[in-house]
Amino acid sequence: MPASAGNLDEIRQLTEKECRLTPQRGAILQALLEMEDRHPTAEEVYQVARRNWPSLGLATVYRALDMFAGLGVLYRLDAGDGRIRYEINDGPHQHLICLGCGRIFEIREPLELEGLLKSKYSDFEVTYSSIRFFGYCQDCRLKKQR
Amino acid sequence: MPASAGNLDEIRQLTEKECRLTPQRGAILQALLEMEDRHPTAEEVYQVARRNWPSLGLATVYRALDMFAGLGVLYRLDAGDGRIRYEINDGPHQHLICLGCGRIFEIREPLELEGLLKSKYSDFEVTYSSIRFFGYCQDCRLKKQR
DNA sequence: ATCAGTGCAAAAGTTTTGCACCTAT
DNA sequence: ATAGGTGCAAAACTTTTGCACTGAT
Repeated sequence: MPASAGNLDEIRQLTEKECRLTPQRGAILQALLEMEDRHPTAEEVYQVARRNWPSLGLATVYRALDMFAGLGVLYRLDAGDGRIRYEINDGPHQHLICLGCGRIFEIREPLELEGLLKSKYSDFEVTYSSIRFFGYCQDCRLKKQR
Repeated sequence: MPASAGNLDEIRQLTEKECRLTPQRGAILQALLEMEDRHPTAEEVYQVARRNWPSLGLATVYRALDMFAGLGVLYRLDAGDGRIRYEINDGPHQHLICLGCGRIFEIREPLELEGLLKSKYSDFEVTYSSIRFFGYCQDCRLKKQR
């Protein structure tokens, strides 16, 4: 799903309710939209966002990413490699993380897990869930066989 | 489920097949068993294991935890707080992670997710999966209401 | 004799924080 | 004037690595 201008506007509106959308934050959002399917790290967001705002500081990126995650605009994703990755929150989905090449694949399988949980563990209020499958993608499986 | 001697022996046997069970590694395993339900970080394992082997070094703990995870004796758990946590691998289960107090609750809900995946995404070979639910436990929900 | 394993210290890497400055309101 | 936001540098933290040493086989 590619980024759309409408998408960005929605996020702008959402963001402006709570805090200022400075040019720095705009550049960071745009970078995230450009890299929507790439699950970038903070450093990667920083590199891309600097193309539009060269004086940007890395600390500003971290602060903005924290803020966006707090607003629910972003999700944090941990692929197990020691760095936090970020993705635009465009609905629930799951990740396939390849232990060979590190690539992250997205799948969207409707799962009624939270409903199941709510009925069984009603004293825990689920805000969001994370489902990750670790393993080997087709490319890496072929490489292993050789 | 409390630690049992049988449990430790099983792990010892499993471990000795592949590498030496040194006193350092024994102390680390025992610490993990003592903290079985606490999902300790490497630093926490280090502190507890040092009670039984005071000269233990932190690097040794990291190396042993890596090895045990590689052998499948341990699972790594990321609770989203920037530190890797470890737990004895005693079968598939899921985690409820409280965003208020940081406590981690375990649930064991049989889910046939991997079978579902295998049928739908047959070109990705799943080694293991991680399902985490983030939210607020009952204690923290009550605190929020006040 | 060899080789895996260890402890210490240093290094590496990511993320956070302190602080002075800036900029909208 | 004030409060929020920024950039830079330093700090904090977790994890990894280099190296000399040890101890078992």
